[in-house]
Amino acid sequence: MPRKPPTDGEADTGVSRTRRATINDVARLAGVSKKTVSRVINASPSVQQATRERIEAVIRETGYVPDPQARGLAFRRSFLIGLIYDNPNPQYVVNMQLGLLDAMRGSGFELVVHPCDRGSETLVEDIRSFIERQKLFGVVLTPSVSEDERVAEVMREIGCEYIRVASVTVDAPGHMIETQDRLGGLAAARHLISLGHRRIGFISGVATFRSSHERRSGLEEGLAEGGLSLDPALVAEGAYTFESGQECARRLLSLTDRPTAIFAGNDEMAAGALHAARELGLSVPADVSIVGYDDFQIAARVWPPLTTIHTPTRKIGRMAAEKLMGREASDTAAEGHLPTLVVRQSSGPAPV
Amino acid sequence: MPRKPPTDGEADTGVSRTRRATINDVARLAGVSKKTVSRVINASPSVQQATRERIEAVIRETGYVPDPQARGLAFRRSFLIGLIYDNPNPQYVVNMQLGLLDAMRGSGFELVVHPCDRGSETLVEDIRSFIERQKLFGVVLTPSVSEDERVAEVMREIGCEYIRVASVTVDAPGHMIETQDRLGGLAAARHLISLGHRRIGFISGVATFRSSHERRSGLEEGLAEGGLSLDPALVAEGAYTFESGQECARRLLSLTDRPTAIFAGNDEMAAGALHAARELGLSVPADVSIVGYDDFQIAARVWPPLTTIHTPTRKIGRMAAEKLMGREASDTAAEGHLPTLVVRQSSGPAPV
DNA sequence: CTGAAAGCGCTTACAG
DNA sequence: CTGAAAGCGCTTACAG
Repeated sequence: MPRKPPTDGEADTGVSRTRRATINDVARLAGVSKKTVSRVINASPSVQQATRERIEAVIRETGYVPDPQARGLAFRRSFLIGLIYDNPNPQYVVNMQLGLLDAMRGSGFELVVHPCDRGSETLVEDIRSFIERQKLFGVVLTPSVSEDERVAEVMREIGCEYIRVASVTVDAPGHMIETQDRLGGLAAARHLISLGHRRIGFISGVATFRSSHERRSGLEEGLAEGGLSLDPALVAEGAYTFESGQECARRLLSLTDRPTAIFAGNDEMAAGALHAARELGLSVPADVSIVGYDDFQIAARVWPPLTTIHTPTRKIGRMAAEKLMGREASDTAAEGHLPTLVVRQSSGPAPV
Repeated sequence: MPRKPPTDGEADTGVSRTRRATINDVARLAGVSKKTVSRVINASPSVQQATRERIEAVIRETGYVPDPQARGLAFRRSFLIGLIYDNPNPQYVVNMQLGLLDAMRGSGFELVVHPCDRGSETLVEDIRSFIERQKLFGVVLTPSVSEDERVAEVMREIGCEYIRVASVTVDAPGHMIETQDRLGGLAAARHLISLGHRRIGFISGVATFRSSHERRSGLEEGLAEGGLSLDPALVAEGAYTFESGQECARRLLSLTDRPTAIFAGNDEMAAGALHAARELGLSVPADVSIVGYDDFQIAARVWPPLTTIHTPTRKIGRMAAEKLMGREASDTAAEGHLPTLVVRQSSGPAPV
């Protein structure tokens, strides 16, 4: 096969363009052993400045990129980062992926996605074999699977790096990104109280998601600040789905002494509550205010647009990946990843 | 280090549980060369039945799983499948991923996600280097990047398997899954015509997405069937976003002789149209019918719930992965992946 | 600071 | 039908 002519900007290094340069090519061209090239690749300090520069020049000329597969085989560890999740919300998943990829760009790591079913009996073994087989560099776990202690235990056992994204502290700081959902619930409560609401209902998420309890406890904290407490009669157990939100709201809004405001555990349920209010001939926010949680796209698409709690999922993903790769997260100390209130049109003054 | 006792169901094979069995262990225990074990792994026909069974038994006992990294290095090809996409809709992305993973489960392949920007000047080179570096087994391309001929050319050049998901034929059958969006547009048109509509407006998607044209041409075909044609005055150029749908609908619905029905190129724009109708004091579907496309979750969340065209994205993903892995797609011949009409409450009889 | 040897866990190419 | 040798492209462990 005839060798292709070298392309612009690439010197003819004796390495044809159809075959990618290897560490051997670089070593030969730089007049060093491949071990020394390896040292440069791995940023070892013990390489003479002049040697390093010569090697780096050859790397540039040849367009050499180390083969992650070969490197991984020798390292006994791949350059893959896994995202293990069970949250079914597409917006959450995609935002998380985008955040992880933001941080991974140019790092040489790739993202492998691994949805799982927390209810599966083989969950823990499935995850273990996935990680061992691929020798993942590390994984990011998101709620609710991030809250499973057995899974975390497996990570430690097989020595896989991991970051758990969760609403509260469930692990050492080095293994955690906390979303502090309690603060979101608190903000929702304060908002509604400031609008004069005193009968505030709550639609919870799935009990197996820690966020569900945190959002509620934030609400309770806010109510307490206002001298109120959460009336058990105004609490409905939802499941983070549209349908469950609709059913729960239907029940709450049919009460003789119905709430003037409802805080739903997420936007999906809040959207369901909007439909329930409409069915019952109630106007939002004139008759009842509704507040969601997440600030996913749906929040601004429904009518009226939802007042909700914004969670910066993409940023959280970025922080998680940075932490996993050993870079100090750009704003670990800052609070840029905490939930914040977004006021739209589904909340208003309590009816008099 | 003391060897762990063998676990239930695992014979003591001389391979400790902390170290995973390798091809050498299997070869030794089965009393054959590792080449023969390799033949069994790769389903080579030239292995004696008895030998094969002996090796398979050892594989079972040891829980041996070939190391994809080592296999990949020797094969000069990884066991990773890439999803390359630029469609920003989270629901599309996640459904596609789920479909691909459905087909990949148990296959030993893993899914690497790679969003890209079609507007980037380095798009083609970015994709090329991503694939070459990781030596991807194959990739699935979705609209609109799937419609880029330069990208497909790179796949052929570097010998990477690929499947293009697109609304029309843009490649050889072996490299395509066609979604036939024209049929969806046709179904929307027939539906509206059957309801008595004669002034039907259209909000197009982004011109760089082929689907945008196909959906329109389906609409036109349907109108022609009914002896109608698409009035240029009733066509607005949208961008597949909620905001663009809102703006376009605002304009169309403000016309003196406004349409009695609008077919929007996707659900996001249809949702925007719903908001525009509300702003103008028009009731849907009494004053104007609105039909979307995609049948993503948002379609059932807005009010009124959208009549739309359902696209089985997850199934399409499954078919794409099956085709990529060389399994004949379970229902290539069938039409289970084609768009279908879903009637909800945003469409009704034309006003008299 | 640098290198020759051995090895990571597989497969290819060649024999027999 | 089966195997010994060489190799995929890197790194580790050991020397010097």
